[in-house]
Amino acid sequence: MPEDYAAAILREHGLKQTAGRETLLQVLLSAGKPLSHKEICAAMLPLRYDPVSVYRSLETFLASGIVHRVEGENRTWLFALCTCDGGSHCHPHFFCRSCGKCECLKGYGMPELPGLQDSYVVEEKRFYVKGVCGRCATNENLDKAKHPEPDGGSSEA
Amino acid sequence: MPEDYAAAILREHGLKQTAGRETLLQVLLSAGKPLSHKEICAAMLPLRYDPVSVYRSLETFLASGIVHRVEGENRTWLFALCTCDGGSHCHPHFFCRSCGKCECLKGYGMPELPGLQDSYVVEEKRFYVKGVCGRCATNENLDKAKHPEPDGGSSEA
DNA sequence: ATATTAATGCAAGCAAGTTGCATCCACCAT
DNA sequence: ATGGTGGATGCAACTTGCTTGCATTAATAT
Repeated sequence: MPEDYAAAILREHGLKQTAGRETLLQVLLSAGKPLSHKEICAAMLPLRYDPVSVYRSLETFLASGIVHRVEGENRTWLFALCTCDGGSHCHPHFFCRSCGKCECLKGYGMPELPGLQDSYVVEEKRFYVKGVCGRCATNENLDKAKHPEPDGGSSEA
Repeated sequence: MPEDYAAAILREHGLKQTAGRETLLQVLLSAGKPLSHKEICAAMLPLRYDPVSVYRSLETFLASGIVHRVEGENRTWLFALCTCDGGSHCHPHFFCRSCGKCECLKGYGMPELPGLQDSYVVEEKRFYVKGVCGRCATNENLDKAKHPEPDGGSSEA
């Protein structure tokens, strides 16, 4: 992860280079997947950077098209620096209810809605999947093998 | 819309029949699409029914599988009484940025993710589209014809 | 009719996100 | 280098969607 790549992004978009913004971008870069505001703040912790400034910088990045925003789990936003096309994520996302993380399902495109485009103006598509990611599924199976339980019993509707 | 259909639903699920709950169900029934808490409260207005009770009744209905819940626009929940299968909506939704309404795109199924199911546990899929609905698109075009503007600022995805 | 248990209303609490404002500092022109 | 300027930051307060606690009310079972 090049140190000054973040700075380059800022320069490229005509934004002021500050320690906070560069660190914020580096956090998003090294995450490689959508992060919540809370996750971002935690990852920036050694640096003193006001949570409100995080919100505002993300807002600025969003307006400049540097980051994308997807809906997270509990009515939160997730932000990602990924090299998709214009206004939105171009691939589905996976939300793991076990580790709470969000993953990009690159390799899958956005589904088409044949026939709808005629009457409706489609500006953005979002497709996401909830469940248990590969890693957590493996761990859960291991746990079950060790301490078998009747039912896990957590679901949303 | 049968008057006592709401009452029947409640009886069927072993829930107490109260004026608030029956009205709430009728609101959802006649809407025929996901509504926000605010929309529901507004639609119930002649009746005095505490907004908190609306939340709680919706929660109860959710637990009983009477209603479904989908994410709305600004980190809000939308509730719908629709006759899908088990835990979640089985069709995409359309959010109009002009009138702010949500529509069910019945007739379109949920996209498959071939290959993912092997390593991941998929429990729920959500697919929704944002843009301008047919009615609003027509109105916007009419407006433009009357008061032509340089650019509407809507893009394709 | 009475008892039981769930539903309701009201007040307060919580978390994510937004706004206002004074201060600071990155960048530009000199 | 120096000074000016507008955007970035920190802090406090506010808004909003939603949740919790608790006393009261009312729907169903007996």
